[in-house]
Amino acid sequence: MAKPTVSLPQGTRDFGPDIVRKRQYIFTTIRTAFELYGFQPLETPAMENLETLMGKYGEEGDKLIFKILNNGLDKKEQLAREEFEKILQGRNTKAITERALKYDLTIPFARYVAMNQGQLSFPFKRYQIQPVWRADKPQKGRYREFYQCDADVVGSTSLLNEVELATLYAEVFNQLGVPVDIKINNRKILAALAEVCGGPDKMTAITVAIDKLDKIGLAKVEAELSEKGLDQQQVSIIRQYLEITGTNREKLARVKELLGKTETGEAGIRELETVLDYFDPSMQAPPLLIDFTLARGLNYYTGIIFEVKARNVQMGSVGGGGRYDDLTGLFGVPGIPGVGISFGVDRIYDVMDELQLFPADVQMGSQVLFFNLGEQESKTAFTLLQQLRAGNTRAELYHENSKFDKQFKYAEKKNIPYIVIIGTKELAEKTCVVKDLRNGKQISLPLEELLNFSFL
RNA sequence: GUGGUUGUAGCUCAGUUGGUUAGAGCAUCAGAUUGUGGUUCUGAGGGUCGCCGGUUCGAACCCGGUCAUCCACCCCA
Repeated sequence: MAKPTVSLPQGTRDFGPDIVRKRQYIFTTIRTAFELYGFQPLETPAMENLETLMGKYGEEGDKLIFKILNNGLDKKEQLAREEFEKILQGRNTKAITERALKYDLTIPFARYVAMNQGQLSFPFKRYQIQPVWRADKPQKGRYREFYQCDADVVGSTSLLNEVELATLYAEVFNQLGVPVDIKINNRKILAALAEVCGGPDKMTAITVAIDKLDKIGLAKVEAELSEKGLDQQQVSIIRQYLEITGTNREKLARVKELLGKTETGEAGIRELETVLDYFDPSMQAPPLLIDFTLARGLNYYTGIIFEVKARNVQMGSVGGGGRYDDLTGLFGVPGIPGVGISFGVDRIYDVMDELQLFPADVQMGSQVLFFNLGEQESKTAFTLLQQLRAGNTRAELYHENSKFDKQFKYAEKKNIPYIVIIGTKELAEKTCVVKDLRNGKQISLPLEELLNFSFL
């Protein structure tokens, strides 16, 4: 057999039957929860106009957008050569590329809302489960094609939405049995911190630095801040901010002392209090934890922000989201605020696989296999097969009259729990043998009773 | 984008200082076994040693390049 030298683009994967089953289990759990909370489905194209995406994810984000080469460049060779100079200088030009693969689901959703605002009734709650693409260098938990599952509410400033989304996170991870911490913070508190420590223009530098706290430690964070031009007193305030520990209540009390005097700080704290107040404490796991170092990169967030981290496993966040005041403003429709969360299915899969959290029955395809033991025998089996299928039992008939050995092994490999044997003897007696492969027990049944048998 | 790791059968991996015909386990297929699988035994198939080039009488092994992989940084789901 000659070995074909085919391959897959970097960072993309095929999913075989068993993997698809496990992924579908995650998708179904999330989709069901979305529906349960009153969100409506939406799908948008794989590609968007490049200008819809550019500039929305920060400078780094722009570099990670997959751009699509225009068709027909060979017909305008001269123009293409000239315009390509711009690409070499790091600029984009419509003459070379005017479309790109979508980078996340939030911006295309904002584009959709801006285009359809007249038709939508607000608040509009939508969920979206689709792949997105990023030209990142692949590594653990990072792929170039991966699925996001987003739920967003637009057209409402009510904090009840944040509460619902936090609860949605808790519900889904609870159902999947994945141990996580749901971290929560508020961009307003970070803004207040920046106000007190060098002004709003320092906010990005500050958030970038404190975001690294658990990775590089307090000393290096302080060094980085000094380097960015903060004086001793400002660095000291940030140290006090980062050293806040304790329960959510204790943290809020401490941060109130530190930043409660500023208007934005006060508002941010009050919002956090409200959300924590509503969040059902009887839902024990997973907890909603204040994390003042949480910053989140996407620069359109303005209020409460979320991030979900899996416990006991080294993996980036498995979910993230937050409030944005004016996303559609980028598309010429101001005044529509929103808040949303996202689930990273591929990472959730990796975590569940590593911690072996998939239920065993996720793998079950067919429930029953009819053995094929001859022409007359298989005709009888086929009739019964169709009747079982009509009753919603997943069933199949072995494709040819082979030795028992082969038919058994087929069932075993496909993880089919039951087999039905109809041979010459059974045919004559109008019975069949039902065997449970999991425990090796078998019983003989009259044919007509097979339809009432529960193949579980 | 920067740095590192690994690449040998379908899978997991051996392979001596460079030396005849590149091995093992698992998996697959066939037989022992024509109505009872999982255990066991016997046998078989399966390789351009990632790819291209170089050094050498001779390369899986040394060198260069390239591609892919995994990992870290940056950033993120």
